[in-house]
Amino acid sequence: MAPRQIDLDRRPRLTRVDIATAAVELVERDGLDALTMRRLAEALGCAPMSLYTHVSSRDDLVAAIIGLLIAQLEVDHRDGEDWQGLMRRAWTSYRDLAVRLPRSFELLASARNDLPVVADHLAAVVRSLERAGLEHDHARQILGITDAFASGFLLVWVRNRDDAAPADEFEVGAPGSIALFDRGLEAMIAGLAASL
Amino acid sequence: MAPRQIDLDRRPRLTRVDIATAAVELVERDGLDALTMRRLAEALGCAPMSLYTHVSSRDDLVAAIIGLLIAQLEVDHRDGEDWQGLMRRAWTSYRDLAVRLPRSFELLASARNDLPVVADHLAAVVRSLERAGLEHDHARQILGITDAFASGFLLVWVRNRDDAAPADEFEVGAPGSIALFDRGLEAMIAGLAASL
DNA sequence: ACCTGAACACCGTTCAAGT
DNA sequence: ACCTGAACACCGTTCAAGT
Repeated sequence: MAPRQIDLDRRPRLTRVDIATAAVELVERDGLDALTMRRLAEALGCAPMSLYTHVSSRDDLVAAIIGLLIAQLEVDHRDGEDWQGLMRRAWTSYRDLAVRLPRSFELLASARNDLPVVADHLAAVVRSLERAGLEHDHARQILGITDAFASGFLLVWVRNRDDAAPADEFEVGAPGSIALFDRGLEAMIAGLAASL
Repeated sequence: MAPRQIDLDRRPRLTRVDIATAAVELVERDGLDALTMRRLAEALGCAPMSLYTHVSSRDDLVAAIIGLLIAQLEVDHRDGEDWQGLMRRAWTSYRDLAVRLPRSFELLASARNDLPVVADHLAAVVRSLERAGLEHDHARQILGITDAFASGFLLVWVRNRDDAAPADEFEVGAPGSIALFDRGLEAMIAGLAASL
């Protein structure tokens, strides 16, 4: 019993997931500029340097956040589903994430593809597309092209959303235009299917 | 003659365009992280605070850079050209800019649409699309959707280009894949034309 | 009008020290 | 193993002062 009690007491006060979760809350409330090691530590009630026990740098903190967001995406293949249906489902979950956590989403949409947590995810999507019947190279190309559209569109959308912008006449990709996402995605899928 | 000589002597040593030009050179050579007021001043051989005579803040410096880049895009309508041809030409010049100045391009592709220099440019493209025969709302939608694809694709490309990345199997949007840009753009245009 | 140095309020991160 | 305070090398920008 004594050892078990000691183990419980020795459980870290902070974990990598706690830190990433608090970081997402901070970003959604105060914006991306507020994501500093010092401010995050203050929100968690610890010293700035305590964070470095669980993340190796600010970039690693961002990687932890991105991991948290990717876990919320829907990219597994369902029996009998074609690649168009899979892409529709995957990018819809991506769009919903952007609407739900717009400010943190910017970190995900602008992450490098060679970040391990991103590379693993992309590899998983390619495997899903292969299960849906695509050849490996086709899967990669279709993922690359639809990803470009989805990330580009949603990046513009989250950056130009609300923010007291004065409803300018030429607000391409402004509030309300999220419906255009679905239209662009369908155009993309139709064009790619035709060229296959 | 005396007044003229005085006028020449009083011409500012630094101009907004000089500063933006030097900033682009600095970014292309040393990367985006190197774009600080202090380092830029050093490159220009002046004191950091001298920059503030010509740009009001670091954000304004970025706006000046974006203006320099936008001036290199080709978006005016030619007689008899349809909107597909205009979009092909406009986004090809955008792609070429990304290839020529990849690190500065990131500033342009991730700029907010309500930045005056960007908003003016988007308005000009909408007018060109109208001259090519599109209704105003169609022009805005088609610009918004193709912009999302082009910016998203090229943003990924410039971020994953060279950089000694270890040629991973799943490098979607990696070096060499710039050709996929043209394919995605054609798919986009075909899909949009069909849905018009 | 244009340029400048010193100073202020921030950063991320290293280091040595504590438990 | 986990947490911490002090310190270092940077930032953008304000201010008062120079020409």
